[in-house]
Amino acid sequence: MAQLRMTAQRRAIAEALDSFDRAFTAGELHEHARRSARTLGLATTYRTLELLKDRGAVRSLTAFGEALYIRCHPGHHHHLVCLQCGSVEETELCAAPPAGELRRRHGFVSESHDLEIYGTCARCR
Amino acid sequence: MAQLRMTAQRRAIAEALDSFDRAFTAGELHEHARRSARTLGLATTYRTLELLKDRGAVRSLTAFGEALYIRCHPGHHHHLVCLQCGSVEETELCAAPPAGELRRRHGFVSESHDLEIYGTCARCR
DNA sequence: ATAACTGCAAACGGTTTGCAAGTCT
DNA sequence: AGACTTGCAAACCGTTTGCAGTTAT
Repeated sequence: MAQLRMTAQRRAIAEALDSFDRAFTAGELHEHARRSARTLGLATTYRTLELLKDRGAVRSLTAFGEALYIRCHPGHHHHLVCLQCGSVEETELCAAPPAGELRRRHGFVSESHDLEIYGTCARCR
Repeated sequence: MAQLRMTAQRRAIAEALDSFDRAFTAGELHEHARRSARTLGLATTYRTLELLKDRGAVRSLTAFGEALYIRCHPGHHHHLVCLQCGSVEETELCAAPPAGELRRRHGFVSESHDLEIYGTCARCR
């Protein structure tokens, strides 16, 4: 795997990342990061998001038209996406059907799963 | 809601739909349906898929690059997607975190959720 | 020194749309 | 007759890529 380097652009993106407490698009991240790196290109933003995804620092939701990105902490977790304000919360609650049950009932060996829960967050209620 | 009409194109698409036992792209469906409706346009295929989605006859997976469509039966269910052969099976097994637990722990009121399970189907093992 | 990174602009590819012609009811 | 549908081609738009120049190590 290639050796990664720290650059002004990546610093700016990492910084911008922290300023979001909700899901964001690549464009929004780009615009925000540009405040500290004026010449930052959109392509670089996409390339960096890809790296962050590989590292598990970010996850993407593709259920809507444009891809939404979410800052992630390590470990298995799912997301509570507020349909009012777009905020995203992580939850360790996970109740995907147990592997044994899937195999018994369907002969299916599960490797991974995606669960996103949509609704209204505490603040918006 | 508009009054729908039965046309040769829609018949062809409905027919093609039945020939898939796996997830398919709009292009694949189009190509297949064209066997009985030679002049069928890709745009019409997309427009019809949209209708089918509204009716719950089809669901779409956007987790991969191109959208994949799945023939669906009514009622709440989730999908077992085989990563080897692309086949999709429905399962009524659903163990999303109970609404009460989500509200207690996160103050979150859930409206809906998406769960897709990826792995290997019985036939591919 | 040199492999990694960047910006730019063009290319890409799936999906959507406008419109004039055709078709179900 | 009149609303609904269709095919075509162009437009769309988010994302990716090629490349020549720049920068971190």
